[in-house]
Amino acid sequence: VTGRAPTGGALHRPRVTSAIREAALEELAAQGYARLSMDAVARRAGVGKAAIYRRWSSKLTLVGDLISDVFVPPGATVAETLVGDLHGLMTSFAALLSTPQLSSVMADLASEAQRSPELSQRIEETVGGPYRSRITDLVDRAIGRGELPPGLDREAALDLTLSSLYWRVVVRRLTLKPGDLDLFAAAVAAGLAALTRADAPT
Amino acid sequence: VTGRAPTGGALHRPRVTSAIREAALEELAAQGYARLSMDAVARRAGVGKAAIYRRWSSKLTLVGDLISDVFVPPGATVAETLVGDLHGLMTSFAALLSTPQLSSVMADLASEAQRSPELSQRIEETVGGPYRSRITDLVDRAIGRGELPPGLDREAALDLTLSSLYWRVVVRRLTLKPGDLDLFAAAVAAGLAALTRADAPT
Amino acid sequence: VTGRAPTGGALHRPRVTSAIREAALEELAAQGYARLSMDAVARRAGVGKAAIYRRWSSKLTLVGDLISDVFVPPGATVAETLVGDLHGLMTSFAALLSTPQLSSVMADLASEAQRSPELSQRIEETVGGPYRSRITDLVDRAIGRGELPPGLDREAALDLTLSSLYWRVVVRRLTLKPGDLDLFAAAVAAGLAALTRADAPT
Amino acid sequence: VTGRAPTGGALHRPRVTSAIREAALEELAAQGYARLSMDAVARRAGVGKAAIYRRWSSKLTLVGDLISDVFVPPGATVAETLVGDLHGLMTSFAALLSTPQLSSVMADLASEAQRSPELSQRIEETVGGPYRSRITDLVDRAIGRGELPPGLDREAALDLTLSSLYWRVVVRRLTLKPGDLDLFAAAVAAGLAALTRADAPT
DNA sequence: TTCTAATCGAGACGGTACGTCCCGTCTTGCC
DNA sequence: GGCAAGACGGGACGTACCGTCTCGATTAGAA
Repeated sequence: VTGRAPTGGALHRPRVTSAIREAALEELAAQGYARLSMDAVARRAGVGKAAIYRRWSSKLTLVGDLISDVFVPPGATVAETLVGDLHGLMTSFAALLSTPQLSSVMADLASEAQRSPELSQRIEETVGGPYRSRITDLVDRAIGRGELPPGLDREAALDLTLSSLYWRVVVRRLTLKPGDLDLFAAAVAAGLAALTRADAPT
Repeated sequence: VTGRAPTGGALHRPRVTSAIREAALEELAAQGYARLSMDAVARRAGVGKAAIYRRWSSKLTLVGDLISDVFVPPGATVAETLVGDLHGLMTSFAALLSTPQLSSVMADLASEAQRSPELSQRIEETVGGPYRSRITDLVDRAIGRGELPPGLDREAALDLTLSSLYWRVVVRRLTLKPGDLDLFAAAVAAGLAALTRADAPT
Repeated sequence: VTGRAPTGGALHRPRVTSAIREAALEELAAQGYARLSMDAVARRAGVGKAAIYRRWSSKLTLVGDLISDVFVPPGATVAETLVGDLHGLMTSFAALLSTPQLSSVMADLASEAQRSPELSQRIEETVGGPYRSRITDLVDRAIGRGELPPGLDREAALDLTLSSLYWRVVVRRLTLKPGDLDLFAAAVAAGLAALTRADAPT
Repeated sequence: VTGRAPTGGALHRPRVTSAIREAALEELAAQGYARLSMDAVARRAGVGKAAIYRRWSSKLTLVGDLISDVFVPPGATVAETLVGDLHGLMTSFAALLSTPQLSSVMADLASEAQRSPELSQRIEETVGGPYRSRITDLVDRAIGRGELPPGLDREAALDLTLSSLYWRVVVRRLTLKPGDLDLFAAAVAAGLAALTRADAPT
């Protein structure tokens, strides 16, 4: 009306945000991605649907955000041996796969990510990237130590390292028992050592 | 009007059944499981929706059935070496992952199977079982030949053998290049050889 | 699938249609147009919302239809005098204004019709037209009998004839008492007789 | 800190009040009552929604207020003849009906007033009352002059006098042409003269 | 001048209704 | 009985307003 300076409006209220996040995580764990309903989240959080859509443009981005929230990136590789580094990284990944809210959702996410570049990129940035760079570090250090051949196929190494754990937990839906990580770490170390293309220079 | 005896009704007409199967596969490949709509399948098949539900109790069981339909079980392991057997089995699995209608649906199925014991069992019977028994065969033969230690952890072997391919294709959504199978077969063979628990008898 | 002849699909089920109509009339009378909610109609009728929208494209067309439904067109003018004809027509209009379900909705409709050509036309066809042609008949017959001057302004006659009743019932929200129709009929007859433009031929 | 008495804060700022009024009138004319959105008014006025609700308790009371604002009450009846007085009053009413911001809102208000005693009373006080007392004056003066019978039904006179104009403009949504007021004034004068109950004393 | 309290713009909030879409079932009339 | 067509009840979707509430940042009137 007058020449008053604009003072800025309201921000999203943190208590509401966290109420939604909490409710969504509970619904997600209970129903899975496909059966998760925004109405149910709103109801459980005691919140209007609009409050959710003001923060996340869709079910997908909401769930995408929950992951970053719960996810703890793997620590740096610091052991003195390849097997030690592998064991550390796999421990971190196994913890991720076993997070109660996430274990039942990993497969849902892999499924949805196929059709949502947005979600796909989100997961890549949050989860995929950090793990990939740890694997690369770990391989480089092992090559430096002479534990792995310099000609190792780095792309294949990315597929070999964590896939057995994923298969056990997500695809076969079994649990990891004590000692399994030792076993897998040893096997992956041996596998990596063999991961050189026949035609590659030694 | 006459005293004619009731003669019983018709059976499901085969042409209708196969029209539905065809249409469903096309929709599945194009839309994925989540976005596949039964109305669309019926429309594409030129069929009433009731005709579908007369044959399958839900979207899930329909799709579950399509897999058995398309799926070709892996042949017996016949090579003279562990690497040879592995290469054969992985070739078969890679073909499965690359079936145009299935590649984009694998993750959807893994996701849905979590919450549907019916679907889960179906996949287990059709896909999981055959592959598992091939892996067991292959390991046994290799142990017999002395290529693998007798104390090898068979459960872990099931996780190690095909998971790298799955990770590459389904999780990372990349393609397999020529030579990759050789690489993975060699690595998995080396990994299997290391798959013995420290406390197990040699 | 085959060359089977198309047999045509399902039609709207009459019981559902009438359940909706009934529920809508009740809601309309209770809440008025603006506060009438499609969800409430569906709930009261024991019907899915889609069943409503399959029949009517909007709240507006639904309500528009209810009017035609309830409305009974005025009978032909058959009395031997102008006052007699007027009394007959006004009786019919008074009955319309007093229909329990409609009395409280007339104003709503006048309001909505302003912004909806569709509804406007609907009301015109169903209600306005019939009344207008009765007024024209009535005026013509009175002119024939010598009760009204030939130069009478027909357009103004349309405004004069029923407006007092509308004003009493809809605008002032009062009721008609016995004898009121006699009074208004006499006054309108006298008014019509005076409805000649100064510059018109006698 | 000190025992100082509270001193009170600011009052509603006049510039804000008038900015809202202006914006609301524009929105009202453009959208009508039903489609008028408080958010839009606030936006157009460059004002927070709270500033509106601090002054008016609802959309309805805001709009009710706008009418008093725009409305100019009819002048006293001063002509020497019934037709002259009628013509004066009808001219004023015709002007009201043709006020650009109001013409399209009259029907909306009649509709809303049904369900809002608050709005109903507001309109009665501002518009209905003044017009009703002018009509009563006018009738009394005409009876005094001998132009109308003393036994005239005053209640019916209120319905007869202005209803034709309302019908033409609001119900039929047509415009008044020059000469129409002369025509209606003459007809209403004749009608009023006939507005005596048969059983009433002369 | 200083204090103080209501007002201000902005917009988030809980809630209700909108009109659309799909699921799995039901209904109709032909074959 | 099976069949094509498609209506059905139910329930979730994402959007638009309502009238209220929350946030700092102005205003002024009273001391």
